[in-house]
Amino acid sequence: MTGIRRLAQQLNVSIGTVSRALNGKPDVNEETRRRVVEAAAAIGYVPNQAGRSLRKGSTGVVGFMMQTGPQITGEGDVFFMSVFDGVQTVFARHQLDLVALLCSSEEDPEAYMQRVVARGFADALIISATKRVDHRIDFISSRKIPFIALGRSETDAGHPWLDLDFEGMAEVGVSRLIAKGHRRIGVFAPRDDTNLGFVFVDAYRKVLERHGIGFDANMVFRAPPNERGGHQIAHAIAAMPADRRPTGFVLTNEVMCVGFYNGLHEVGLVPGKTFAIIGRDSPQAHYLVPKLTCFRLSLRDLGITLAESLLATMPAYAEAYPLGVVRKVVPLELVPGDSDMALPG
Amino acid sequence: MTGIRRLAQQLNVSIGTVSRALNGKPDVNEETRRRVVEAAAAIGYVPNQAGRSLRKGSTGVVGFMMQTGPQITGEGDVFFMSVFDGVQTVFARHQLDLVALLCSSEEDPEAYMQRVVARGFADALIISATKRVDHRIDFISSRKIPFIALGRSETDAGHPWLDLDFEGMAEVGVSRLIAKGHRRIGVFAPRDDTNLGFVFVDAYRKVLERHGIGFDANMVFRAPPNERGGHQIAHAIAAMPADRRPTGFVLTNEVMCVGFYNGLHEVGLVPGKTFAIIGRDSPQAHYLVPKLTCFRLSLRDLGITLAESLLATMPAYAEAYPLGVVRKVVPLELVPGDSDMALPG
DNA sequence: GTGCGAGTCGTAAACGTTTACGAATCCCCA
DNA sequence: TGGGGATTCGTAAACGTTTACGACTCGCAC
Repeated sequence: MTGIRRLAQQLNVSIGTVSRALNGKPDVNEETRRRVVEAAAAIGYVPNQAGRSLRKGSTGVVGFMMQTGPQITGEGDVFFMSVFDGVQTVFARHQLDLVALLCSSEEDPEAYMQRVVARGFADALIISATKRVDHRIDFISSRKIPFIALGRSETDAGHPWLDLDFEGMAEVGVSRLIAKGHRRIGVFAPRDDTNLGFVFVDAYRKVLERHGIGFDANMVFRAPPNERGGHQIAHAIAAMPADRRPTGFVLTNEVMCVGFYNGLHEVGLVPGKTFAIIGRDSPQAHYLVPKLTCFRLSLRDLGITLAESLLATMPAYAEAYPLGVVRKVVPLELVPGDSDMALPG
Repeated sequence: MTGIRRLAQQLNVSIGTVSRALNGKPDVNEETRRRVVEAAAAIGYVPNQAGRSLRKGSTGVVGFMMQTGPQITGEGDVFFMSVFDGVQTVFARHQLDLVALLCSSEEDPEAYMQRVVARGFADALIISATKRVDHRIDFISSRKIPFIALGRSETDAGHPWLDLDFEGMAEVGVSRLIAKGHRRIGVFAPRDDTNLGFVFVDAYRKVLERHGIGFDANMVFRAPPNERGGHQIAHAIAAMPADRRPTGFVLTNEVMCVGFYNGLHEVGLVPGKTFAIIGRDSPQAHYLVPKLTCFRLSLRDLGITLAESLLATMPAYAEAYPLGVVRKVVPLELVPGDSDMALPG
């Protein structure tokens, strides 16, 4: 005997009434509803997802697409976990569930996405780690399934996205170092084709030009966006002649500064003394000495905004979130520390 | 016009034939199958998941349950991502999909699991971060849904589990330090009720006793299992009188040693010189100086074993994986580095 | 007494797929 | 020629739910 049918029989009502009672439909007696809800809780009945979503044509789940594999994302688990948490507090209000869709490193991300949407696995998607040109965006928007990207891309389907304010970080960070007397200012950028590197380096270049400082490609250091990358760069810098090294750095990655600090220590260069460093806040960076001057944002709030912006594009929820198509950068706050000393002289 | 019906009409065959062709059933003409497969690819038809799983009673997805939230897991994203990757290479052979089920920090994990299984969201589950007594295990095994735990628990439902060989790490690590002349050997353990702390500390105690060294509760350092925790412990140790400090440490967490190294440096104590340290291998720990003597295992292989052990308990796949109920620890290999010097004298 | 609206509930169709069953065709051999 | 097996395919039921529709009761006003 199937779930809802058993419950109905036990209560001597029809399955229609049970369904209506459980789904909060208006045309059911409050006393009946109470009995149904109690009985359902008693036997632990929960509507079968397959039956429900077959009938309704929607699944009640939103997928967050991620790549798995040994390569490091650059944003630690803390990043995603905190964002997830924010997303879920919004979704919980609407009985939506968030699941992470894990695309294995052996599968093509686009093919994977194709499977996911064609199958009707999720009602909407969140994609991250956007590439500079990202075919996933073309595909997903051609399929008319609601989605939002965490990270800009040059592939523009008029779709909603959210991104960190890399321009702002370049603007504030570089200006600050310039004001403190620095002229050779280095930045870190990922070597791969994720979009953020381009955005940030572009903004960096503009700020320099505005201050009449020429752009020098040697001041852009490329390495994998993880702690090891920061460590590598430290050693690369140590290998440069001292008078051609940058005197200050701005980096936007959460964990690279940890490796950078470590690497510098190894070669006898000292953060906040030999070099000024402005980085990104993170739990790992918290205990660095000297205290890192860093950009901070609430990841949970980011998740909340992400969720609300996504709901705004889903017909069933749009009226509750009249935000239109959200495409915006979220600002970060500069938290002064002791790592960005002024240049003596 | 529905998916399969449209395809059938277009090809002038029945929907039954289409379904059989796509599912590799034997009773369909090879020529017909070819036509169907081609046409399906052409219009991008993929069977609707809801319809399919309603009929079949299974979903083809396996859920990996995780908690989200700002708290750090102790195992970085690299840990999970690599394990996922291993799991998926096995699942791919059977058209199974892995998704991460994200239990928000605001929801009770047991209630969440209840929802997931009652809804029929996944065919099987992988649970991690097992508590010493874990009600999820009682519940899930009462529901007869296949699952495996990554991490032992005292809650024993005769269920399959996989765990790291904490006894082995205690045995090998502590013996090694003793052989190198150390007598006051410290270990790190999480403060919370995850199971691994108990297992490891128990084994640690036994090894000491076997070598005639008394157990001293002050040698067990408790802190959150993340980098900050390692950092905290470094400062706690600096605050101890030098002659009562441990002279060597064994720690099983992937990232705590990074914070530990950093913290020690801050207070002028030097890893591999003042203290012998044996830790866990991880990308973050790779560039530590002096090179960390550490326990290593292949996370991808761990994922593969995890997946195969789970399949062994699923009726539909059991015959291909005749492993029985897998309950075992996976060994780690000790990779000598320069951080575990012998005690002079 | 009749009619009407509000409140409550049962009936049955529909969602898209898989699969048991049986029918049709063809080939081969007695 | 007829029968039987193999091959291929169509038909229709089933999976568990939601919801449009209509039926019924009750109270009240006319």
